[in-house]
Amino acid sequence: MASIKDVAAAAGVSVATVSRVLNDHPSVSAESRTRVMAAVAELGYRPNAVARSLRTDQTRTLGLVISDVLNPYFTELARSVEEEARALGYSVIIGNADERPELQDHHIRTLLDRRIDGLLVSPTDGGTPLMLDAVRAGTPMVFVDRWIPGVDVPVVRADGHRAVRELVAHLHRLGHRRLAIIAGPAATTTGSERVAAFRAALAEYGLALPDAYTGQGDFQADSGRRVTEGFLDLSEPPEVIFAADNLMALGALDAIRARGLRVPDDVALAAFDDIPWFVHTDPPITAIAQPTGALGRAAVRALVDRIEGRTPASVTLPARLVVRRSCGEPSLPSPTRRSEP
Amino acid sequence: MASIKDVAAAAGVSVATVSRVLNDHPSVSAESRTRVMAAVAELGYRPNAVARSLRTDQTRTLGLVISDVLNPYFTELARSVEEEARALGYSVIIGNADERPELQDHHIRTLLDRRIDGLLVSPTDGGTPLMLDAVRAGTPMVFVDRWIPGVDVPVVRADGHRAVRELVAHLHRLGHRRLAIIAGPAATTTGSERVAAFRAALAEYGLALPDAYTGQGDFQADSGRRVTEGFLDLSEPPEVIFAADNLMALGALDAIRARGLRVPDDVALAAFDDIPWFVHTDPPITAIAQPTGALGRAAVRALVDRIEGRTPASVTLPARLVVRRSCGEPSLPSPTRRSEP
DNA sequence: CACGTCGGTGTAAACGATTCCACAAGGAGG
DNA sequence: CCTCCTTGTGGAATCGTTTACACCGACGTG
Repeated sequence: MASIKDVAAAAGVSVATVSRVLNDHPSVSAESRTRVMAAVAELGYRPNAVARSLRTDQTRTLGLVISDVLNPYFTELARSVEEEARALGYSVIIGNADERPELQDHHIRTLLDRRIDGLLVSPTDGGTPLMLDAVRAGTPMVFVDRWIPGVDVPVVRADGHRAVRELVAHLHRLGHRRLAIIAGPAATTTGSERVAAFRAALAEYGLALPDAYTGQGDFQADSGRRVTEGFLDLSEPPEVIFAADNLMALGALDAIRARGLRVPDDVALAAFDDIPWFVHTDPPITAIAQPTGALGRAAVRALVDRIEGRTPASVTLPARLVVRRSCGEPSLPSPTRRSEP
Repeated sequence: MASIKDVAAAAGVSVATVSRVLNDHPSVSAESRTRVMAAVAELGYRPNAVARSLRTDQTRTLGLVISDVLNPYFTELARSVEEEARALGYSVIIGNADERPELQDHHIRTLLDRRIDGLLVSPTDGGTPLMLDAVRAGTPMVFVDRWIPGVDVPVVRADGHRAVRELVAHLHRLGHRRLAIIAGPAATTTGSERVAAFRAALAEYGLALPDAYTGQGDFQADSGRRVTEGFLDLSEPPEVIFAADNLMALGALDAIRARGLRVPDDVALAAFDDIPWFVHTDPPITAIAQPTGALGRAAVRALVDRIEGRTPASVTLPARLVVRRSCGEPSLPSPTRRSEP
């Protein structure tokens, strides 16, 4: 593969001049510039990013460590992250942690070894020593979706409190009183926050959230299935099951279907995270939608700010309720309530 | 960040010795080894992969350029690719082409600039000059899922012929005679092959595939919607719509639903690519399932073979039919036909 | 006419690793 | 006792860039 030396030789100039042309440095004559460009084109020369990174100490690459690529929410997040990064002249390397802290560490380690310029993380757990070390060492980092309390890193996330309250109002209006939740891992903020928001909203209606109605899931479909089976085995099963993410909702749907029960007639179902498929499930599923694209873009901008020396602030965007038929009411054109006719 | 020099100084040895310890070269005394290890631990030293790559001319990184990350099929493929690569000691950088040739080129270019060791591509089109150049220049490459005829690169893919024949048999048995297909872009092999297989299977039953019943899609949901509307506007609309991928099936479902028609009573629907959500759509969708995980793993093995000097062969794995309710028959325990009672 | 100034250029030193080569010390064998 | 290996080690070159520094001619100005 042709190197800068070959180009210099072909153009009859020094490597310094070639480099200057390539980085369009002002002081280089039009004459040299055209000669170099011609040589570049002729040799099909492309600068070696590895060598450049070594010299400049920057890779123009961002690392993104997410909890689960198979989760459509994270896929969409990854996509918007890549788009915004590309617009800003950065590449993105994605690491899939699969909700396993040791895999998350593996990716953080290799990303750090590659000297990525900054790291976007949606932590799987409460923060491994490795991650904490990276923060302490000054690696530009931004948390997205989930975060770790007490760690001084900007967070870009959606706030579901309001939407959860609307959801509970919607459910209450439909006459549901026994509401259960399939929670995410307590070690993740999204895991615990969603339960807290749900519990708080229930309290406003004088409803309790008994232990029997809070199942422990892990954001994967299987756990949704398992927890739902537990709920259905109860002597007094819940009227509504709220899954804290879309995959657990899928599992819940599986379990409900396997018992020959119907949604929403026998059990109502709602989910956190909205995805295109929820329109087409039987029945369409009421969900809380996060502004995923905006989240990804904001996270990248915050990280790039940090990398380029500015000091980004945390960003919180509101999630919103999307009412469909899985809780009992016929779908409305918008989640806004209309006055009774 | 600590470099090998710092470690050498701390351990009181030369950088050469440190390097030897790190790459566990045989001739280094136990004494030096322990001293170096201690220094490494104390400084929290991690080798700079950029510098190492520059020197050794290998990055232990694979590039994966896929057509659309939001397509669950490719997401799953990407996941299995990363897993197998990791097992073999490689990292993966994913580029999302979004079915756009220029974006595909962008990713190939940056991947090449980074001097990745090999490239896994699912080409969006018939092959841009850039990609062809890369092949000619000897970049280790393997095509996965889609490929480019006439280019000498190993291909890892699924063969759907048999499954498509089974699908047509299934449809014929249910009494359907007017079958339509939403094709993928003709420039992609999967786009044209699936139509060809469908047409051939129809011919076996003495059925034709008129032009009006072959709609041109682009593997994205919107095109499925558009083509389906066209089909439904026909004076004699098809009884079955077969979508060449899962996203177009989603679009088709949208369009059918928007007209107030029901599946399978008014129109039957089938799709290429099976995904977890197809179990839960209304109705569950009959699909042709690819061995996605096996495909990803085989592709990585082929590419690594090529990188490490061996000469891999192409791999073709069979796809299989998964019968559900979207074509009219109640779901069977298995796609195997049982003899009439 | 001498003297800065300035645009354009080349030489060479980094960046952080790997690895070839030389060399010293010590033991084996003549 | 001298030579020859073997083992462990360090010096230095190298990978492909960027960039500080020096230099050189031309030009405008006093």
